[in-house]
Amino acid sequence: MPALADDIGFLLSRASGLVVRATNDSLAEVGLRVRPYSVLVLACDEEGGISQRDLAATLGLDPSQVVALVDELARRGLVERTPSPADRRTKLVAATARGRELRDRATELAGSGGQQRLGRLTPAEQATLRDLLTRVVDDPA
Amino acid sequence: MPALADDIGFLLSRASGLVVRATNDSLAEVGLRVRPYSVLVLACDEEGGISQRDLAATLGLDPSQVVALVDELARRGLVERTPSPADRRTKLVAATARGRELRDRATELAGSGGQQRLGRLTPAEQATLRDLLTRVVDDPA
DNA sequence: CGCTAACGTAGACATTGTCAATCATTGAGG
DNA sequence: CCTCAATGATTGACAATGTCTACGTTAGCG
Repeated sequence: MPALADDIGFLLSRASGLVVRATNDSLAEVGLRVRPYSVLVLACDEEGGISQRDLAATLGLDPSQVVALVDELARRGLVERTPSPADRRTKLVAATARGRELRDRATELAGSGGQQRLGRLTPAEQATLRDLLTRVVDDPA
Repeated sequence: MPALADDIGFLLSRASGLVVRATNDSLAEVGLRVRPYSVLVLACDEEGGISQRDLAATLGLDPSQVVALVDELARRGLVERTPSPADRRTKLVAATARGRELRDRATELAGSGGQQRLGRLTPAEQATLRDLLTRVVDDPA
């Protein structure tokens, strides 16, 4: 009979919870949580902006969740919604200058927060973990 | 600038979400979700029953969350709450015969559900992942 | 005995997960 | 051209989860 403490699903859930909590605590300084922070990062990375549909797909969220996240970031002036020139249904979410500034600071904070737990692993081990998780997450393609 | 897709915290969160969802789907057949299933497993594993405090600590939950989980499992006759003989504040949660039966079936289902994603890794890789996650999760001790 | 701490519980509240329904727009086929 | 099915964004509803505060009961200690 398998012990719960050896179940990879359980361990994933626990580890995720711990790291996310620590990261949320670190990000509190800039008034962000992991979720909105992730949206901001993606909005920064795509020069012309990223569609909400792509945001949802990348983050594994329901499109309806993205609406509120972008609303809040837009309200704070960190991102802007602009209609796509190619498809008027699509709205491109792009970071503002203020958004990019905050992202830099937030990325530092998030990094140190995450390392509170992940720092127990050597860089090589972290690389291994990253590779394994990437394969678990990647599209069935 | 680190890409979100390479952030271990993000990958953990995504992987956890995917595996938990798949497991929930598998467990639906027996009317359980991951959370109550975990409580049931722990109640089965400890012969004399496990205190709600220990349940909370092991699962990383707030004690107040455990109350509702145990309430529901007890309502379905899968576990029983008995006052600890040693400490009348403590209530020991133990699985009933029906609870143990269901646990066996549920463990099969949960296992196959989790492997939908984790099956992409070889058994050796899964062992590596388990070890790494265990170290991330373990007490600071 | 009198205090402080621990356990379980209740309640409040924000965040997250999941769905169904709607509106505007697009792209494809007749 | 003109339907029409499909797509992107949005809303609303509701369950599940995370987080905190407060309270009653009981232990353990000085």
